Amino acid sequence: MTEGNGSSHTMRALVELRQRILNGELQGGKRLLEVPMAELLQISRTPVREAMSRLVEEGLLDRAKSGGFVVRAFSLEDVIDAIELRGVLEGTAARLAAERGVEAETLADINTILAELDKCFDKTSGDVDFENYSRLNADFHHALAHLAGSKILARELERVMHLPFASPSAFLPDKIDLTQNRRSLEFAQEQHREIVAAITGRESARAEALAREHARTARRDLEYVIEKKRDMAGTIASLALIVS
Amino acid sequence: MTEGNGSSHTMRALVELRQRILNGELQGGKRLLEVPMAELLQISRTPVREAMSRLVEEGLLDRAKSGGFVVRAFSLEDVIDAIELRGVLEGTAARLAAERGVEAETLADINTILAELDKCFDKTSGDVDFENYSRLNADFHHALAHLAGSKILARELERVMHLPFASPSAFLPDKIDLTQNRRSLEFAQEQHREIVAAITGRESARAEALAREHARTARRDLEYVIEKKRDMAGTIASLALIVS
DNA sequence: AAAAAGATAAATGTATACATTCTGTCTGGT
DNA sequence: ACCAGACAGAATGTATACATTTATCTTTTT
Repeated sequence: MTEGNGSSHTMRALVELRQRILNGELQGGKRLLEVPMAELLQISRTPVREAMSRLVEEGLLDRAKSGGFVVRAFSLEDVIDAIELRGVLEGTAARLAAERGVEAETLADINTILAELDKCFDKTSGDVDFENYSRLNADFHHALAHLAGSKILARELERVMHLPFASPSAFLPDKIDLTQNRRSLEFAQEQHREIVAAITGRESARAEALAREHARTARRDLEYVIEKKRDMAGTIASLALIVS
Repeated sequence: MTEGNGSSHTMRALVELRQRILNGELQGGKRLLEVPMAELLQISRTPVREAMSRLVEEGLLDRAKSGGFVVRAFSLEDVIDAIELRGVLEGTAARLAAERGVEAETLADINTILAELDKCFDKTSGDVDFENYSRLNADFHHALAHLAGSKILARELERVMHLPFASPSAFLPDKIDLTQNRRSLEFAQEQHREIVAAITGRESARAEALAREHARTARRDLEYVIEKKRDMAGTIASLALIVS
């Protein structure tokens, strides 16, 4: 094939399928047929199967009992539970980091992220750099996942965070209602700082409670998006794959 | 093919590979080559790849960066973390069950398991029915995983419990040192009862703490097996895949 | 001698033909 | 009318040939 490194047929199929699932184009519960998909992507069934297999690992597909693949269906309750689960796991990461201690260099890294997050709030204009905040927020949560030095915990946490609606930046408030959102984001950043402070001070119970509560931010943002922006729901990609 | 229902070539390969990994026959970090494995199992590469893909989902294999599969390596720390993680997730299941409430029928089911576990302790002979205790203990933990009614949580908990060394019955004391083990098992069963009592009484914090502490049983059993039976370590299947 | 470049072998990636199993539908019987 | 069994179609399961990439070892150059 003429295609380069990371873009094998399997990878193309993986990206295409993932996008169509996240779009809601492929609805939850719907069976995915290999032959039509292969024809659609102009490739053979082999890389299609391979891609589907990887999507099972990602949690976006299920294997059907009698063979084949089914698009996984997520209810609103599932989304809430996934956010709750992320909170529990991040709480555990924070607790273990506090109990076991964190190397100075690693602490410096996450403090650097905190400092850069601060820079997203423009003191004079009252404006917020959403682009950078979103990216740095994700960085912070990934760093937190690895802070305890537990490979097992970090892997499972990354797994849960990979679900599009359980990601820390999934329902981040956008530029609408800037005044309220700035306060909301500043509050979240304050929580970030206190989590790191608790870990630094080896206050494990406080670190766990703070991290767990911090995940409620995502749940509030989710409820905000659903309640006040029902008409704009189509613009939030992560909502497309939630079935009622 | 002449083989029946559940025993396709993929399934045979899956079982064979899983067994060899759990045996320690295929050591952690070692790359798994498709062609030799296919020849060994007398089948083509296709079902071998399929089986390996499923073992990635199970967490026993990793995908190598440049393609192919590698046997996942678990350190002793990983095992301890996996047990800790199970405790955290079971604690969450217990907490949510207490907070959200459990249907009477579901509570009756888990109480039935408790009653059957009681029957494993022979009051007169002082003997313990390890076979049934082990099975019912697993039943209890599976029931607990689903007690909160959260599909997301139950799935992740089942995932973690599926790791052979994180299973609730992984390092269950065997028939040696019967006196001490009976007390240990009776203590665990007492914890089972109190967890259910806390859930029934909607005491969510107590339920969580109890379930989390209960997982320490597995850690103690692990340390017991490692310290006092180092010479017999070969007889504990779950220890074979732990690399130093 | 060390490092870069190339060639060769070996492994995975892909396509495709064929086998098997599954699913629905149609028929025939009670 | 309803169920059982058989049949046809369609889907996944499997084998195999071939393509491409990756890894290893050699060779060449500095």
